[in-house]
Amino acid sequence: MAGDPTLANDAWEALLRAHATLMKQFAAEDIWTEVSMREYDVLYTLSKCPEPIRLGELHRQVLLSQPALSRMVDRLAARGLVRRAADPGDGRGVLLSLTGAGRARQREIGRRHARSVAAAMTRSLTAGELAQLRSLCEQLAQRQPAPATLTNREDEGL
Amino acid sequence: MAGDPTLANDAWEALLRAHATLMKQFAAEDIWTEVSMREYDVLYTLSKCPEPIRLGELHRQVLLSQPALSRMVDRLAARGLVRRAADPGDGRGVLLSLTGAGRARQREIGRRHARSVAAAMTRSLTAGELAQLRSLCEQLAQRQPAPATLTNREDEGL
DNA sequence: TGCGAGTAGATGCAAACGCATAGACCCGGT
DNA sequence: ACCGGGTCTATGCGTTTGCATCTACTCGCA
Repeated sequence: MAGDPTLANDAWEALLRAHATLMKQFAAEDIWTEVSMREYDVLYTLSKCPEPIRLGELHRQVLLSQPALSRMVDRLAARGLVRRAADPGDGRGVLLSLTGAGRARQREIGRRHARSVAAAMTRSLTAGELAQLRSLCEQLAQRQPAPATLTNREDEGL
Repeated sequence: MAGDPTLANDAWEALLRAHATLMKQFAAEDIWTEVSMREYDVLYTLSKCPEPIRLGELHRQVLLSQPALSRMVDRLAARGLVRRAADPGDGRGVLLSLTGAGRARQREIGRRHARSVAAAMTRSLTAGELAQLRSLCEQLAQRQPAPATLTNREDEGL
């Protein structure tokens, strides 16, 4: 194993640069007037959930602090795009889902955004390379330790 | 060409997820007490420049709005980590570089951060896969259109 | 030389963020 | 039934962000 640390760092840096470059490009599209990119991220994540999910679960999938996410959901709910419901099984929890309007918005924006994404990705990579990239990124994301909570610390010997 | 749009979007989503997952993991390291991750991004970018660069140039490499970057540089300069100098060739421009303290800080943090990065990357990918990932991401970042200014719009037929 | 269009960076201001922490609720042991 | 520790979401507060705009400077051309 071991592996070359420099190679690992170069690979991460390349991923970071690719991410930044494409994000800037997508941000420049004029489709973010009603819903910001970060808000779309939330709507998109919710759109892929067959059933309502907890705020904490959403938090695990979105790069935002828990309080920031909580307030963003507030705003989205106030705008009628997201529905908050009490979790019947857990009084602390909140179950989130898209409203009809939210789903419609997500689809509308997603359709246009997907075009830009496809254009940018296929501009530089072949189908085979895209499949490779997808596979590598999936491995990278999946084979990571679950974020440490206070209960599963025992895994680390605490 | 054409290519499968779904594949392209899946690849982008996988990259996005890998980015978010690893960013969260790195953010959890307790090395960001003096310099935030975003600030480190700026210090790191400057550290790779053999000579001072313009704010605008820095802006092209960092995922931040120009005003936000301008103010962040303010703060870093106030803390003695970055040096701002007038561009002798262009009265509007500002030339940025790391101070000795800035370079030292960057190296110190970078050394520790690089360990986490290497650990996370080699945990899920082999050396060959890392090289592939790096190559694919480099292609992705490099083969993108330069951001449209008001002068090179002619390229698009305007 | 002087003028108008264009570019680089800074600033006013409201919105959004992260950190720390509070409040509500769950759960196991007594 | 209660209590203590843990978990989930919300809120207070200072900081940072983005958008719009402003100022200062450059450049090409009359």
